[in-house]
Amino acid sequence: MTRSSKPLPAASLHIVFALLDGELHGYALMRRVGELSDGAVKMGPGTLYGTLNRLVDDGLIIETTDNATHTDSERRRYYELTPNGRTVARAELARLRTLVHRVAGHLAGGAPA
Amino acid sequence: MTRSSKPLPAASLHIVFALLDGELHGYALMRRVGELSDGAVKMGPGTLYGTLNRLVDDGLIIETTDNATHTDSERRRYYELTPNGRTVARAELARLRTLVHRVAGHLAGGAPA
DNA sequence: CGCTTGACTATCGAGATTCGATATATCATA
DNA sequence: TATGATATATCGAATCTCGATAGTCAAGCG
Repeated sequence: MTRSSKPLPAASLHIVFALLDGELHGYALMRRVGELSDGAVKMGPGTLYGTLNRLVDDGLIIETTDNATHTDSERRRYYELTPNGRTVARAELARLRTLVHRVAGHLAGGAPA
Repeated sequence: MTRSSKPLPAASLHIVFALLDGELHGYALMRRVGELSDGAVKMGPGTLYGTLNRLVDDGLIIETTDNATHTDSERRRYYELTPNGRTVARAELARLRTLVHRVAGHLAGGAPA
């Protein structure tokens, strides 16, 4: 269904953001998501793996079968953004940026005295 | 129960942000939330009124009985942030700001070619 | 007047999303 | 060999969101 053009749910959002840097496997993703928010967001496995599958279904990420880069422990499953996923991630970033700026502006110019 | 210290759900987040400017009634809130995000976020009444009640229960907003300011049509119910609500709103803003900056940084310095 | 339209609050149920607990297996290391 | 970190996965309950629906009130209009 490719999901229309509404804001991504929180977990999806954090995952695509974390993947902007390059491919990662699930467990690393959990850590990264925490890091990106100074520990404010803690994603457990229940949220992670379900969301990961949804993102794959929606065509925003794919599992890389890129066994050249990471030959080591084959337990790991790596994911990376699709071109469309990257586009969506950037759009979401822009949306948040706008929101932050606008709200911050209201804070400043609210009630001068 | 005052809800611990996790990120606010999306709807709550947008509402407290919209209220940083001053009190508003429900219907105006719907419009404002749309404006703050350039129409990217559309909050219908189903989401709005439920969330409003939850925010009141959690002590982040209160209904103003401030009938000095708006004597007109008394159908409207105005809400404003509590001191705690304001604190939470600012904290959430800071959280998003950090996230945006950090992710934007990764975008820039990611893969030069 | 009778009708419609927009402002406004409200609720319900379905669906989507998130959480926490639990399970299982591998590997390092003490 | 026990312990703890790594790693993936699933389940059920709780939470959150959405869209439709409903009702009231006020204003505008033919």
